[in-house]
Amino acid sequence: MNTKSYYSSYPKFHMAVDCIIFGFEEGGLSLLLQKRNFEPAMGEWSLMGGFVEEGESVDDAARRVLTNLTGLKDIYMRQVKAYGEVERDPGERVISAAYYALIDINKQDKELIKAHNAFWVKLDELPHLIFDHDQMVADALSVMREKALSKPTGINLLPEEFTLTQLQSLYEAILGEEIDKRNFRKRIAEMDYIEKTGHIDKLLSRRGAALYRLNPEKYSKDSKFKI
Amino acid sequence: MNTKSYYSSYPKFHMAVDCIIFGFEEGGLSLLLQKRNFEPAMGEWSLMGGFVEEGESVDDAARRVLTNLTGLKDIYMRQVKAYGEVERDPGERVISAAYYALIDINKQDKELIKAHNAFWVKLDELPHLIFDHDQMVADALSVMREKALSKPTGINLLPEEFTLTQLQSLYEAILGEEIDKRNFRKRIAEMDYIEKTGHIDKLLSRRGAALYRLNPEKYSKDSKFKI
DNA sequence: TCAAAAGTGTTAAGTTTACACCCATGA
DNA sequence: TCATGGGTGTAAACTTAACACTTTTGA
Repeated sequence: MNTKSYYSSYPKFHMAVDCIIFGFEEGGLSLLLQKRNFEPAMGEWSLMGGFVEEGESVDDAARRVLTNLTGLKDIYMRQVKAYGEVERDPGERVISAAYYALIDINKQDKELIKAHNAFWVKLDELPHLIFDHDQMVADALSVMREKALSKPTGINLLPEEFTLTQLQSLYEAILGEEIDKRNFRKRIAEMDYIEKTGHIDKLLSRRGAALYRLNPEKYSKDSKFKI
Repeated sequence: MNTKSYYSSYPKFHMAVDCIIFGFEEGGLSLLLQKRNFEPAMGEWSLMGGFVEEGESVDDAARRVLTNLTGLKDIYMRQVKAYGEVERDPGERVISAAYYALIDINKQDKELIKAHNAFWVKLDELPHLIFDHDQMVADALSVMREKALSKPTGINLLPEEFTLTQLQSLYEAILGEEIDKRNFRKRIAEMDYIEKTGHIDKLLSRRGAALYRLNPEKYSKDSKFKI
C-alpha cells in the first residue's frame, strides 16, 4: 500500500488560529479585539485570527498573527485547544486552534493595531464575539488563570523591571480578587527567582519603590510559583 | 468580496485525532496501544487514531475512533490539544488533535480490540510510540492527573458501583503514589455526591465492603473534588 | 505639613499529614 | 482459628488568612 494514496483518500480542511491577546492596564486585564472591516461578519467583533499556511506549523501561524498585529516577537503563547465543530464558521468549514498571549501593553506597535482596526477592550466590558470566539475567550481565561498561579507567566504583562505593587495589582487583575499586601510580599520573598535589581522607581510614588525582575535561570530550576 | 473565494485562497490539511485511552487494572493504569499492522510505520506502536471526515466534528471523530476500537459509547473524553508541527507525520502533513478517554477496562469489546491489533500496556512499561505520540501521552497524563484531582472523572475507570478500597487504589494509580486510608476516607465522606448504595460487595473480601456510586445530580451542584 | 504609596510581623484559623488497632467473615 | 481486607479518630505540623501602623518624600 502506498502511503500517499492512503492519506489522500481522506478530506482536507482549512486550519486557522485565533489569538486571545491579554494586556494589563489601569488595574485590569484587557483583550485586543478586532472590529471586523471585512467579510465574513463585517462590523462584528472577533479575535485576531489567520489561516495556517502551507509549510508553517500551527504554533508558527499563531506567532505570525500576533506579530503582524502587534509588531512583537518572542512572546509567551500557549495553545488552549482546537475547535472543530462542523458549523462553527457559518461561511465554510474551518478548524481553529486558539492560542493566548500575554503582552506588555506599552510595547505594542500602535500603528499596526490601528491598521487592523483592533482595540483594547477591558475584560469586564467584552462585546459578544463572532462564531465560537466567546467560548475560546472563556477557555483561555480559565487556562491562563490556572497557569498564572503555578508559573510566573503573567510577568510578561509587565515591563522587565517592576515594583511589587505593580506585580500585586497584576495578580489581582488576573485572579479578579484582592490580595493581602503583606501575605503577597511574604510569598514573593520566598521566590528567589524574583530578585531586586537595585533600581528605584520614582514615577509611581514620592518615596520610591524597589524594582524587581524575573531571573529566568533561577526560575527554570525552581518551577513552583504560587501567589 | 465573496466569502467562499476568500477562504479558498488558503491551503487545506488532513485533520486527524489520536486517542489516549486510559484503563485501570491490577493496581495500575494502562494505555490501549496499537501495534501497527499497516503502513505507515508498520510494526511500530502508536495511539489509536483516525482522520476527521467531511461533515464530522473533531470531537465526533475522536468518539468514533474510540467506539470503533472498544465498542463503548458515551465515554468521557477530553481534548488535550492540537499538534501542528509540519513534519510531525513524516509521510504527509497531518494536523492531529489528541483526546484522552477513561474507560472501565471490563466493559471493552475484546474482539474489536483484537481485530485492531491493540493491547493494554501498563503506564510504566510503555514502548516508544511513533511520531509525536510520546508527547501526546505525556501531555494527556498531565492534564488527566490535574483534572482527576479537581473532578471525579477518574470514576469512569471503575464499575458503576465501587468500594472505597477500589476508589482509593484508582486514585493511587492516577497519582502514582500511596494515599493514607483514613485520610482518604475522611475526604470522601465530605463529598455528598459519592454515596453509599446500600449494596455490599462480597467478592473482594470475606467481610464484605460497602458499595458506593457517584450521584451525578449532586455532583454537578458541587464541583469540588479533591483527594 | 500632609498626602500618597512603600514597607514591615504576629497570631489565629484551617488544612494536611502521620499514625495503629479492632471488626467481620469464609475457608 | 486465622488470614484477609474493611473500617475507624486524634494530635502534631504546616499552611493560609487576617490584621494596622510607620516610613519616605515631593508638592
